[in-house]
Amino acid sequence: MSKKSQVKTLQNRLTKSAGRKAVISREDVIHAAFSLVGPNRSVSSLSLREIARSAHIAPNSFYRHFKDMDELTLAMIALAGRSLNQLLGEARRRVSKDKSVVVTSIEAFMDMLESEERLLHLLLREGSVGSDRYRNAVEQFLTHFEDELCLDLIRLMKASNQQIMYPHLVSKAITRLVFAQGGYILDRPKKEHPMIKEDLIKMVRMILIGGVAK
Amino acid sequence: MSKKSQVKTLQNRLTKSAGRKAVISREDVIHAAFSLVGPNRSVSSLSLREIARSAHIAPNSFYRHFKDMDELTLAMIALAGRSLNQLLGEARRRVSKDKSVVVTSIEAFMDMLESEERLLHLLLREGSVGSDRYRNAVEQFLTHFEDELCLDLIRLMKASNQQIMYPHLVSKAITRLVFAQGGYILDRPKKEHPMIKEDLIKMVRMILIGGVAK
DNA sequence: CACTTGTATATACGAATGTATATTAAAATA
DNA sequence: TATTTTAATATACATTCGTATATACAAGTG
Repeated sequence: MSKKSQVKTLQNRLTKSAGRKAVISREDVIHAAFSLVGPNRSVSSLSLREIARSAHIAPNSFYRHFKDMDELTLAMIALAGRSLNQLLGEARRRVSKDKSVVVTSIEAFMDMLESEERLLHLLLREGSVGSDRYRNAVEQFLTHFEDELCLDLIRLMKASNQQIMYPHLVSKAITRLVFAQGGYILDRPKKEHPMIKEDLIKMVRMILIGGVAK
Repeated sequence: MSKKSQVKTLQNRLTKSAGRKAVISREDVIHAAFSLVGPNRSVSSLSLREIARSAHIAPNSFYRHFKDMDELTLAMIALAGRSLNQLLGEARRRVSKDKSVVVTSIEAFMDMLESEERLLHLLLREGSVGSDRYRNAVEQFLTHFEDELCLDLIRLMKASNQQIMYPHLVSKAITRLVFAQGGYILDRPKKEHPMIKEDLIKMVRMILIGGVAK
């Protein structure tokens, strides 16, 4: 089969003759899986058949795209991670004079918590259960964010002629705290979010102050 | 049935005529369930039959002690919470002049991470997946520890004539960070633990310094 | 001792799951 | 258009699960 034929055409999307599905994409399955996770459903509790039902495909069609559930789960993490990465990257570029990188990032993060709840669920709440590969993947994303923040901090401190003792510990503390609170927020009603956000910013400021002190 | 007959006698424990089990206690089932959880098995993935097998009882005997899996899970959390509570209480009483409450508590916590891995697994890593009641119970324990720490902090600050701006935020930040790292440590080899512990103490000190500054 | 009561087991059933195999339709190619 | 190749479905099977019902043993009571 040629490369071209792999592309899903408009015709493919719309054709559905005799109860037979046109081409199914990997992404369709991934999104079907995401649509099932929520506060009370963890990805590790999803069954292959359940996902197939949600994607409107036959159970066996699943195997055309993923070796098993674990492979799907990793793809989901990758997607969520990429989204968060992109979001934080944009936030970083958007930093103004009156708002620090940290505050801007936290605000962006909180926005995403509200708009892309399901995506973040995986990273924030399910990073500690599941297969080794799964947990490893989540952990890898966490340390990635830590590293980025660490670089930011060093740059900022240099610019303002301040000293920071353990930049990697400061960024680790901030990252872990923000992510932990992020997982917590997913359970709270939205009207509490502004308050939680304020508190979170205060807590992060403490860490920063404590980190650069003396 | 009288109260007395409920007590498990020595005879009960040892008698096992005709393949028939003597009296089974709630605790036996709880421990059987704990023996199944680990880095790769979350409590929410355990089946009733699996636990029954592990406890060497018939599947239906489970119902004599628990309405369903959810009720067992709550009992497990309660047990883990009580253990951790007791441990931290002892640590607090053991505070000396040269070691602060915080350091003593963290050290006690780390010790428990090594000796009672399975107990802590529930509280540290599975607090964000599962039923509403389940997550609520875990969250309740977390805030309990926060509150205790908050009181400690206020007392300490008064004693040393220092000011602390947001004691409840300081204790929240510390608690959440320590618990997050606790969940992380469960995946790391023991030889890394001392290093991680040192880092954790440094991070907590930052929060404290940032919290009392000015 | 007989008798009642409580507790564990045995058996069974329907539902759901992962996956193997065979089939069939659509798309690509010639 | 005829043929091949690819991707979806249909059917089927062995497991496992939660739990309903019925049964058997042990302990408590008289």
